[in-house]
Amino acid sequence: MSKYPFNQIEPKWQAFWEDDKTFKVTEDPAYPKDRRAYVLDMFPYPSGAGLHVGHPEGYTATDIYCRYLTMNGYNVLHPMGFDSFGLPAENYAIKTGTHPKITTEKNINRFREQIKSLGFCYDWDREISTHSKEYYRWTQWIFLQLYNRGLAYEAETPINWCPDCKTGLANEEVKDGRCERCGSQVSRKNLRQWILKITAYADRLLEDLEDLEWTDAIKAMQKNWIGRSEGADVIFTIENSSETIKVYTTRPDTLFGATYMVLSPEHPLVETITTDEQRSAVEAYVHAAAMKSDLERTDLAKEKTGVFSGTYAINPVNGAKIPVWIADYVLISYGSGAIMAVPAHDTRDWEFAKEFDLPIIEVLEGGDVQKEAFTEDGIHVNSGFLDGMGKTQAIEAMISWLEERSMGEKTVNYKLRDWIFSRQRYWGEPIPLVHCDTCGTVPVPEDQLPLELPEVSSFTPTGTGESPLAGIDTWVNTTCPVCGKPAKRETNTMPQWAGSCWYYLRFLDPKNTETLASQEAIDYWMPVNLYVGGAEHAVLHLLYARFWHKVLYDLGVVKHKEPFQRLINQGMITSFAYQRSDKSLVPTDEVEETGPDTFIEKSTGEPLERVIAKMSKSLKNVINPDEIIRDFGSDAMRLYEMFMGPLQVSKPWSTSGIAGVHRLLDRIWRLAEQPRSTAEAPKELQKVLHKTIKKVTHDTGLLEFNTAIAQMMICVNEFYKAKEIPLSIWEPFVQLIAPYAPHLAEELWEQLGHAPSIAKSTWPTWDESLTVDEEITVIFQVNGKVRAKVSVALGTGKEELEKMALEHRRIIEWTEGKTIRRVISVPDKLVNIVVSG
RNA sequence: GCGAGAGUGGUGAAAUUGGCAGACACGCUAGACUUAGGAUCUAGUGCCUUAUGGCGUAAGGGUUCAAGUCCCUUCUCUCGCACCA
Repeated sequence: MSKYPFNQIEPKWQAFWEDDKTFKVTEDPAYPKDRRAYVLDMFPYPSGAGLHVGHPEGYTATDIYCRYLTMNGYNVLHPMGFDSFGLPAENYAIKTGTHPKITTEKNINRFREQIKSLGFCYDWDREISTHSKEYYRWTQWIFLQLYNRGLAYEAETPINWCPDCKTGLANEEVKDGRCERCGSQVSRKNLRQWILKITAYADRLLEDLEDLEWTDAIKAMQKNWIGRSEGADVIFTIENSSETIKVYTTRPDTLFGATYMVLSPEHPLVETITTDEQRSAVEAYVHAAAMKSDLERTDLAKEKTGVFSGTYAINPVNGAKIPVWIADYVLISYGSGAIMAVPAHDTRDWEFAKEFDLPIIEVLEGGDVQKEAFTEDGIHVNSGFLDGMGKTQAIEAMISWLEERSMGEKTVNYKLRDWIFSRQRYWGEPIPLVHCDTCGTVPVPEDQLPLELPEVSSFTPTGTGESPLAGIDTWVNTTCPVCGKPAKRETNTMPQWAGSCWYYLRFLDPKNTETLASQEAIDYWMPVNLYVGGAEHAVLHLLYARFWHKVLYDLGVVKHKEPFQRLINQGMITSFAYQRSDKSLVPTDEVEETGPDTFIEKSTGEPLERVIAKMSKSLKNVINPDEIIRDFGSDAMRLYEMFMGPLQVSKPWSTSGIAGVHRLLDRIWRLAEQPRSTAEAPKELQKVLHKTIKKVTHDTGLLEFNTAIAQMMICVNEFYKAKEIPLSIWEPFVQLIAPYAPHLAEELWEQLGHAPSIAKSTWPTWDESLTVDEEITVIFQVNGKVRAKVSVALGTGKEELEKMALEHRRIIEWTEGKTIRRVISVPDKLVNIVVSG
């Protein structure tokens, strides 16, 4: 057993920090703006499963960074809270009859305890939970501001419906046609909805990404999700009708090649323009399309289907008569739900034209349009006034031509849809609106907020599209705040994303009863300097929160356009799994290691390959942080998660790896048992210390914790070679490890006779002259191959090095009888001699 | 299909501006020591080779005195989007 008594040290210092309120932070005006830092973790949903090894990864990273900043003289805001409304607690309530508030608060207590057991420097006085009424009062208040600005509207619209969760979902919550949460196939259902007009902010959400310090990957995901495209609306007239069809196209230059049109089956004109001969076929097709789920519609992507409406439209540019088809490859939700089809230059239209034998007319040269669609740039042909032009020029020319004749105009379209904001469930913020027969929809007056979630006897969703709240007559029936007549409350609740849209603001001033956060607190801390969390929120939470923030900006509540200046996504912690030759996976407890990196399945003896997989219950490869902390201590846990590799990449957990960092802590502990002298330290020890201070300072600032830890290991290895470590070396070293292994560092700091806390001590500085070696190794190469290594004084001149190389015995051997063509001499690095013959 | 990222020992990984590939750690091997522990300490450990030496950063090509790093082609994997006109 190791000597290092982490199980005594760690609880001791956690209790100290708690009683001492060591990490309480205030808006101290003595710190100038550039000495304040707001470092935020994505707060967790307090699930029944407790903390996962993935949570401490990001939390440890920010904790180290915050402690480092504090020691460097920053005032650091580092809060933690809980995203505590949501479906899992409610589903559990349905199963067991336990109120979600009870299970949620129990889970929060467990989470808080687990988080505290890792020794993080959160200011717990600022803890918030989104389900508390003091918090959701302001979530509701923000909703009312959105409503008052016309950014929340009610509509009867087909939405994504999850039959298992019995609620509507936002587009962002649907993955591959399935519910992101439970995996059930999502169907479409017509429901009365509250919708937020996020599309009104599409351009700003796109433009303001520019100045953010986020990874290009996340920016790209948001850009793709917003999906801005420039093109033109074109108006087509219909033969023998006064109706017109408006289409959106990004390629107005190909208008001469439009040989047919397509309406989405849901398009309002379908009924009007269908001819009597085609009516039964069209109705059957429209009905069949409505029956298909989104998944089926996309799954059948290879086979294009459609039906002719019987009607013809007139191509505005050349008067050509072209058939109008109905097909479900055109989506009602994008553009105008109708397209002009240019099979020669669009892959989808080409496939459809081949399927139904429609004409393909080439209007850009460069491909063979009978064989496949040509979608690249080329010279226009068969295109009247566009002939001879390239794509860009032709697009402009066509738009002008259309605009002059009022047949179309330049337009911008987005893939982003408005945000379906209501959920037909219980455990969420009630939407603070009242429906009055006389006054219509009326907001609950702000001074009556929070509109509290009532007690219910059954949490079971009705499944009819009404929330369980609809069944509570005493709550639903109210009076209209305007006219005082009987009225009914809105019974939908808000989605889980609502609470997390603005929690970073509440942390600034969590107890304020007058406003969501005081102006002073907002001005003191905002924006968030560093935000760390999982990449799974790349579009959902991060897009929604940015949207709300911009609304608050327009209201004058915040003064920065963006909430999160810098964003880092930590990589996932994966686990090893074992794979049979047929690629099926074997649970870890049925695997035996028979040699280095060779594994067999116990029951069959079949050889297995070790692969990397997500942790999952079924593979029995889930790591429980509580057990790791029990066996190795939280300092070891923190250190290991940071030592595994770069923060941003995903990496597999290996329990033997944690033994390595535990050994480091044990070695440090044993060094501490040495007597400490005040004698001047030998030069070699000074040098290793100063190199370590430099490297750890640099790497910690860049969140490159793995290499900082490696340097501390090198330093400890050097310490073991020395007879003794004088105080002047030991003390700064203890400070260097403080952000990484805070419990051990506090204990050692106390041993050194200092009053706690080391977290408030000043970060050590290094002497640059002690970080460079006077003697360095220079390599001599012949034709780029290393042939000799010599030790020379730092800064030895180019010519001198060259001379040394040419006179070196080994170099002479390699160059003898050959012609020296060239000599490259780089001081402090190398000499390369190029020879031939 | 489109977009983004990645591919380095048995394993996790290092490698400012192109300049000794594999730091540090796990694992393994040998030795020492012992309070037989989840010890500890020391040394070794990319591959081939008897040393000299040769080969090595997914594959192939290029630029360069010099390439893990820059350029081109290809392959594989991960993530995101996916009939968005």
